[in-house]
Amino acid sequence: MAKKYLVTSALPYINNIPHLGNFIPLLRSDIYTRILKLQGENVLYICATDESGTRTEIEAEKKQMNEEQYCKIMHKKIKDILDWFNIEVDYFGRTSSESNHELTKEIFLDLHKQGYICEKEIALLYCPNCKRYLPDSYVEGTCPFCKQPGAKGDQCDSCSKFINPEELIDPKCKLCGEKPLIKKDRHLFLDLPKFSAKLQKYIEENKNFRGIEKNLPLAWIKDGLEPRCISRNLKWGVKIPLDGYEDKVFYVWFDAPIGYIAATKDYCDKNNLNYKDYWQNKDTDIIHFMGKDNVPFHTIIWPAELMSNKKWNLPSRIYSNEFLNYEKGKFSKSNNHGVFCDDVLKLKYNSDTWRFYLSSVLPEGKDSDFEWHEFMEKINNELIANYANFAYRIISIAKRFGQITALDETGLTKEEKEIAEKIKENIDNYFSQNIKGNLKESLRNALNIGSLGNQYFQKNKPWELIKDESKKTEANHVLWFSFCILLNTSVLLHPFIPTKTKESIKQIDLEFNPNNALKSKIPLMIKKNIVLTEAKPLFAKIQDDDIKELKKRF
RNA sequence: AGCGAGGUAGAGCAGUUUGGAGUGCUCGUUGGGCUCAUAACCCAAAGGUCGUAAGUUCGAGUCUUACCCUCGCUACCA
Repeated sequence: MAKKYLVTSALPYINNIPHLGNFIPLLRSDIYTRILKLQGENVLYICATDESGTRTEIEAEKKQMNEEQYCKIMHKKIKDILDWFNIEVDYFGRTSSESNHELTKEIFLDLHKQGYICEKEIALLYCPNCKRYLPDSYVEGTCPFCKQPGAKGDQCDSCSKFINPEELIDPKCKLCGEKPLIKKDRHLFLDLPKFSAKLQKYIEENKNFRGIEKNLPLAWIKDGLEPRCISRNLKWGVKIPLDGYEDKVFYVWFDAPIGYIAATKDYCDKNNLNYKDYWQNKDTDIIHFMGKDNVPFHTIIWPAELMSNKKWNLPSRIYSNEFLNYEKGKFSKSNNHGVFCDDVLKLKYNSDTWRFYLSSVLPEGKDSDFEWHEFMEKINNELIANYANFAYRIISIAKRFGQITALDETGLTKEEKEIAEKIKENIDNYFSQNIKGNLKESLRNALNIGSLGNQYFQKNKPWELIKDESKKTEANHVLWFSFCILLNTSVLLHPFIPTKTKESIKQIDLEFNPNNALKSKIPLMIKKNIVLTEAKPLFAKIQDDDIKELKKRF
């Protein structure tokens, strides 16, 4: 069977409207997938909302809804954001789906059968007023070390020491203020130490794991893994199929990654495909995108779950990103700091403008910042100056010239052959950087071709050629080749700015198939006569005053 | 505190695997040229203690050690 790719992005949490930082893995996986598609690869892009957890129950209760109603509304909100940004996910599922419940139970029972699940009695905080078990962070009190109030059950914000919640002075339930009790209860644990050797082998042998994706899990393994609690005292979630656990559900991080499989299954069921061709067929590469905070889950817990049964494919590649901060601070809804995705939808810039800027500051090597000033500079000085202006200036001249007859590459000049060679180099590099997860570099390669186009155009002065009747053939030649460079730039930029590149290609009445445009011979040469349709500038420049206002507002 | 990642001109990066002159890229800044365009392009220039210190070496951005700073994780936030 032919090679396939299954790409996922870390599941957005149902209780949060993603901010631009949360949005990064979604954007990276979308671009990555689109680039693979340009190469003609068979790739499926899967995502879902992660709907489990204590917070879902609490948020639903606050809104006086049941969890199902609440999650449905939030799922739609998040899906609308993805659609607005043109995140072309093949299937956007939900971890509350029937398929996820079934698969989670199946994987759990496989683990249980093989002795990978153990039981322990643990002490938990319980609020008698809310009638609810409380995660440590839902309990507040005075720090036993620094005596400051407002310390959470797991860590003090003032002195940043770790706290055993039982030692917290004057503990209060964060929801109602009542003093929580300590109750003992039996819980299920994934016996991670039993996986140590297998996990170590898996990570060490996978040549694609580098940096944090490799060193972090190896460091954890070296220090000794501990069993991880996978059950919670909640009602909403996947019920545990084991006697004595009827009142509990699985921990979010147990069922969330299984959501990748479940969403694939739901997609396949609707499209007459078999999800096992992706998840149990060794010709498929499983590829995960996520923020760096998520690496332990995807490199330790998730592979361990998949090891419940020899047939599951383990992740082939893991791409984690650092964090995008906002104007040198953290994004925070409660502090009204930063732009959230629902804000973006209301502002006047189109999705490609946002996609371009975010692509150019992707935090791939280290944390980066969203800065309004830089937003304006990148759009005006790179996107517009390099690409949109190039498109517009060729079209302006071509309009005056008339129809452009297509030529073929046998008539290329030495200069043009050299440019074609450089374009090819950039395209090769564009693909190899993408596979390495350096999408910012791929973008750079696309823009390099735009620069080559501007240089060529400048040097050959078609605006002068068209004025001279005796140089019509030469003018046609230069304009045709300029359009060829533009086409290559548009195609390479398409994964980053899908709407406007399509528009640009349409302005010169060409066909474009994003699913295999670069599968055959590169660079692309235009083989039909060029007819200009109505051509407007692709992007509007961003004004300094607008930026100042936005900086104040967010 | 422990573990992991990062620290390279004003900004953002590459270069570190396998040591060879501060090498390169994008943007910005300054001066000049050119002008079809939301202007690009060409020429020239300014701008660096490669986080700090010590060490290995004929030679260190690259290797070793210690320290400083930023971020993440530390297992019941997700």
